[in-house]
Amino acid sequence: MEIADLHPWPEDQSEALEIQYRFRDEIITTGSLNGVGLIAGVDTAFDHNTDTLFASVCVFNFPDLTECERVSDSGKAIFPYVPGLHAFREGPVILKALARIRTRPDLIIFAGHGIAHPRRFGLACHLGLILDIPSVGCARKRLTGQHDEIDPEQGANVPLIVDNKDSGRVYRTREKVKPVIISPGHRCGINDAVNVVAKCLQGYRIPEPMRAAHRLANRIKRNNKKP
DNA sequence: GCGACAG
DNA sequence: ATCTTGTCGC
Repeated sequence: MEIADLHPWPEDQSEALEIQYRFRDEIITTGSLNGVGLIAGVDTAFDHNTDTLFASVCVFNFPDLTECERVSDSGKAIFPYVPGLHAFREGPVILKALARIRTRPDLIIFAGHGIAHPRRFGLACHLGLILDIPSVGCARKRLTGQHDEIDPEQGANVPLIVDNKDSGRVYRTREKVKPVIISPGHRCGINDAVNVVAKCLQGYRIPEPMRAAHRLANRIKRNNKKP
């Protein structure tokens, strides 16, 4: 898949912030997800012994959820872990992996946040904008924002408010299991984001494409360890 | 100063 | 994210 260079990747944190402020207004949180036939799940694994990041992409047919392609790539972790600047640590290696897939997905689910972010420009927004592909952020933990308590049953969800704005949903994917946080990345609204994730559930907490990518990334990491 | 803090 | 086995609860 062809990937354009929206901007060079900084090694400096203040430059990273500038980039987020510079592109945040280009995020479109509307769009129709009708006709989505290919969904990619993306996740990474990290080996702190070699300081290496492993990124995996698993492409699934939708809505039947059969896997049709999987790719991975790796790279040294350069940028430090800074909450709110995640795209700058994982973005480069994720794009390397995405460049390897044959077919352009109609939507991508990223392990991280979209607009549920201090500057409304989380990893899902950032990479969705670079790729110009509808994207959704599905995080396992809250980064910012407030929300009410959520009922224990599967499917229960409440709005996540960031700076007085409805920015996503805290969504219970499994009964009595810690909810995930879903927010739009790019070219997608809150309802569509939630609906897509809900339709990708297969009995586990994490939507299938992302779960497959998570397991693949960890497998690649394991296979790359020195005996 | 203190607590919070995606992966 | 990762370090890590068994264990308690559904």
